[in-house]
Amino acid sequence: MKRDSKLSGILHVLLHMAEAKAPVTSEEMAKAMQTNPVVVRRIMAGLREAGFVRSGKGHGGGWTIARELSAITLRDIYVAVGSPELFAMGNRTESPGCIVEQAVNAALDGAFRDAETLLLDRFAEVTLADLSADFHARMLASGKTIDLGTIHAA
Amino acid sequence: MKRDSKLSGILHVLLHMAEAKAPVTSEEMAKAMQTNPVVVRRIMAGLREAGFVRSGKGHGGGWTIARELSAITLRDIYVAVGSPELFAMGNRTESPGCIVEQAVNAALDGAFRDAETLLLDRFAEVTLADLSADFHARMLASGKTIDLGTIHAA
DNA sequence: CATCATGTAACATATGAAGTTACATGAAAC
DNA sequence: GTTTCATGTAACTTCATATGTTACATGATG
Repeated sequence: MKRDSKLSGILHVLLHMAEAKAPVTSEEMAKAMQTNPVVVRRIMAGLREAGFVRSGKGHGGGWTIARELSAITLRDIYVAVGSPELFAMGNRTESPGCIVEQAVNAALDGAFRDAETLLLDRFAEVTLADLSADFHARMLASGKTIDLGTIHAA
Repeated sequence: MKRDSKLSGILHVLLHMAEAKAPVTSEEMAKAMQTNPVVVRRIMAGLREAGFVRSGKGHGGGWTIARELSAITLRDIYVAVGSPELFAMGNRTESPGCIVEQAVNAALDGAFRDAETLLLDRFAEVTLADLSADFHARMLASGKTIDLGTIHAA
């Protein structure tokens, strides 16, 4: 299965936006993430609807973060991008007539449900401000500075 | 992403094998699971190598379980089928040069690692005997009996 | 009103799980 | 011993879907 990287990608972009003073365009973000502007807009659309970012058209347009970083958790973002499937495995048949398969599904479902709860709880504990702080700590430790345009230069 | 159903499928088949007195052929299993005999053999191969099942060729051949059901955990089976990827999401880039992305990956990786541990621990707690007992309880509750050939009749 | 940027539909590509075909190997029945 | 049945496995096809791309409409700024 191909793994979904929406969450990873959008977090990356959001932290870069947090560093920027001015709005960041889809094109700049796309270059940074080595992907396509449309892909960026597609992912950002969910965040805009949820009110976490704003977009502006025309000259000087682009994307800006609409809330305090400390008021946005990873879980918020996960939900805003559509709560994508977390697990790569599932039941062969969701509503099996076979009683054997029902027993199998029940056992697996229980474990996966608990894991999902754990994961979402963990996501809820981490804010963008936390990630930003971690990033700044890493930057200090490495002695490097960062800039969207240069670090991701094409 | 298409979800992997090897684990679910193989558990189903194993429990049916546990009910059968004689060896079960790949073809019978495939019919029961509405799939192809080769797919079944492919999955079972891992279990055979791990020593959980035996296969026999020719007349009267087929598959049998080689151990006590209580000595086989879901985790054993998960590992035997190749420890398939558990999660449907991953990092956009595994070894990013960008420090921002490193911070993002670190946060996500931590959560996913914990969820994986939880999941595998849960798998390790459940044996095939447990699943079989659950199945028998369900069968009693429903008043139905079960038979590989009839319940899954083509 | 020319330019820039988003919004979005429609289509293309790539990846990987699952399904299929084909044939070799080996065991049991006769 | 040869026919039949079943596994073993490589090679190929199909299918789902995440991601990438093209094309064009909409609206804002200078």
